[in-house]
Amino acid sequence: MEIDNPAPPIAGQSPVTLRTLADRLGLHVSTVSRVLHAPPDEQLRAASKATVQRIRALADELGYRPNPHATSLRTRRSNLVGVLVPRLSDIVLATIYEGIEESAAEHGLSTFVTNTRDVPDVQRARTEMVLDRRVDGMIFGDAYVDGAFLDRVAARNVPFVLVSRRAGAHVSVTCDDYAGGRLAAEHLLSLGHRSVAVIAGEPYASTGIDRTAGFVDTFAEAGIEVPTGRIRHSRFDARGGRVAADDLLSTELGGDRPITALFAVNDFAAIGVLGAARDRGLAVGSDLSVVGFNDTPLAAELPIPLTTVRSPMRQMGRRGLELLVRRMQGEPVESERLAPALMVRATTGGAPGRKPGNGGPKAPAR
Amino acid sequence: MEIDNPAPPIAGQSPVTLRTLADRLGLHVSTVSRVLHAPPDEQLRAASKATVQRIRALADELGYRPNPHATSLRTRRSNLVGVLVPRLSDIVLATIYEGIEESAAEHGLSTFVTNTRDVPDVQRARTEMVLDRRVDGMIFGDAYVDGAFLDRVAARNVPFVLVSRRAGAHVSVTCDDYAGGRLAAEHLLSLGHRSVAVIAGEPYASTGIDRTAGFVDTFAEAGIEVPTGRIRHSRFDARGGRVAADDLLSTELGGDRPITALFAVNDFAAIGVLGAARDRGLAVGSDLSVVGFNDTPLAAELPIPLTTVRSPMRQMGRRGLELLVRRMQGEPVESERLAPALMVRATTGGAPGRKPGNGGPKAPAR
DNA sequence: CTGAAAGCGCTTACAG
DNA sequence: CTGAAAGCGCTTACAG
Repeated sequence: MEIDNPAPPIAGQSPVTLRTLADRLGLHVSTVSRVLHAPPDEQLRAASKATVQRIRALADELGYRPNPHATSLRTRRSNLVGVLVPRLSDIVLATIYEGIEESAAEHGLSTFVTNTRDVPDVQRARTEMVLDRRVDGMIFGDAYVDGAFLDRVAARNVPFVLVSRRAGAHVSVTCDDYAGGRLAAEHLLSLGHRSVAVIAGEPYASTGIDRTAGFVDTFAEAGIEVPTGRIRHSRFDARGGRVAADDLLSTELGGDRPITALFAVNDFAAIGVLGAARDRGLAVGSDLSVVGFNDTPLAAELPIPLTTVRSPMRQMGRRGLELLVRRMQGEPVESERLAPALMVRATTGGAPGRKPGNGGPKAPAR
Repeated sequence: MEIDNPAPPIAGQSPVTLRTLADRLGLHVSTVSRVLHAPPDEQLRAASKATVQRIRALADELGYRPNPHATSLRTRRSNLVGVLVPRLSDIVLATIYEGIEESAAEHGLSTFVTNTRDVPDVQRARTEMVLDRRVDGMIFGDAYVDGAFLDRVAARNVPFVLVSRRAGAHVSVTCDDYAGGRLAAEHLLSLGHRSVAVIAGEPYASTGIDRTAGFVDTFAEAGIEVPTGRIRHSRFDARGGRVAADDLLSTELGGDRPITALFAVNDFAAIGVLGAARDRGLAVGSDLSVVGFNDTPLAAELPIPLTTVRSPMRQMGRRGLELLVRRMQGEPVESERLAPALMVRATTGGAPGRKPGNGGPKAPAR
């Protein structure tokens, strides 16, 4: 069904150029360009009122759209921003990117995004690809906390900012992850939990590192040490959470006091924890409390709604783009940390008594 | 920490042009262009062996990278593909896009993607934006089944293909959603379910329409009619699924036989169903069976692993891009439907006896 | 085997 | 108020 369609042509892809307009109007292309290019208030300086009107009328009629390649070539600005994320299929990054895109559209910028899967070689290759496209700036959502690679990017004078994860002294917009970890800890402490563990995410991501640190420090201030063996790295997805939780919940047979609460630095990992708990016959919210992070839309809709720390994902993206724009204009900008918020739901409850876990040897009171 | 860094400059963003190379080598830019542009096997025709070597050596040394804006302007090809999706924060679309991107990279194409939220005005505006960028082709993941808007795009001679959803006679790569609906129905029939309902997704999306049709037709063939009142449209997320399930599970108080199984055309909607079931004290897998669609990674990791119909999301994206490439080369291409697969897990079980549902009036045997 | 020319579509001082 | 020129960086027939 190739269509013969009387609808008005939607503009774009048209062969109408400045030359087309100029010729039809008996003007020079430079005049047309000046008029079409000037902001509305300056158009009077660009040409006579009558000329301006004629030009604009014809441009509208023919659906003139400037060729961005020609403009970019000439002006050396592409109005393009390149965005790197570990994976768009992670809803956290996808939501951050939606914020970036929204804000970019408001600034007349186009974005393009690419997945690096947190693989350094891919990060390098995609950065090259993005730079080859002559973007005006970049946003990295996949920073390794050491920042070595980003140091090299900075050396090339490409303006960029980080979102979601911080690294070295590079400008970043993150959630205040440390504060978020504290919120989770304070909540569990207030419920009487003393024997807890952390599913900490990937070791190279500041998100997991800072959330874990805030959590552990808060317990330490309450006089409770979270043993190293109870902090497990993991992938940032449900399977990663389940694997880590299986691990933590079975090694506790070794004699420690049983774990009564688990903090997962990511909602999806927390969902994996829920599965591991169920497999062991632990009732979530009573036998075992679980706290996640991010408050993804799923959290509130789970059969047992998930207690979690909300991070302003979309806002992080919006703000990251805004800082980038300021940076591209040469302004100095500083890193920002957006406030998290605790969302108490059904996966957390009072710490159970000191009964030992599911059939293991009795844990000695410490 | 602005870095003074002895690392070798990563290529890109460099001011090195063909002219730079030509001047340093005492050659004409056209010679340099020819050599750098020709495929390796044809370079002998482009210049002498020695010249070729000198050019390539210097290009490598200086990190020459062609300016894509100049190339696009001159060749009228941008090597850019524009992709429209409802929302990247839907893991289904994000995964399809990952497939598109992967395949595009293999074809030397860059993609850029934008969210339209299934809002027609936004679809139009974003299409314009993408076309203004002079893409060589487009992929739509947000088609309305009627295809009216796409007819107008087709009239402009932009090569495009659809993924995920079909529309009109436009070329698309979809899951065989009708077959997928049949798989879900056959599974439930084999378990003895006779009183079922469907959470059908948005009315404009072929995915939900076809999955529902396959399901309903299969029940009809078994002599069982699924009443219209038991087919509910919904958003494609957990909240949408919960709302629709709440609705279905409470109206059944009206006197019908109680629903023993629910088919949600999307895993996230199915998760919402799980929540609604729990709220009513229904045991999923015994009191109520639930089947989802897509087999997103979360499905297998849920506390009660979800029975669902797997759709080849990434593959759909890859294949969509491949068809687009063929289309851009002027080859005729046909729509494709990729095979779904049933994944039986724990949310489905034998139909319970004819006891009435949670406290409602007894349902008359039909 | 290599060079010279033309031109893709735009913008931007500079003249007048 | 408008025009003419130059040039952004590339590619592609065409000559020789």
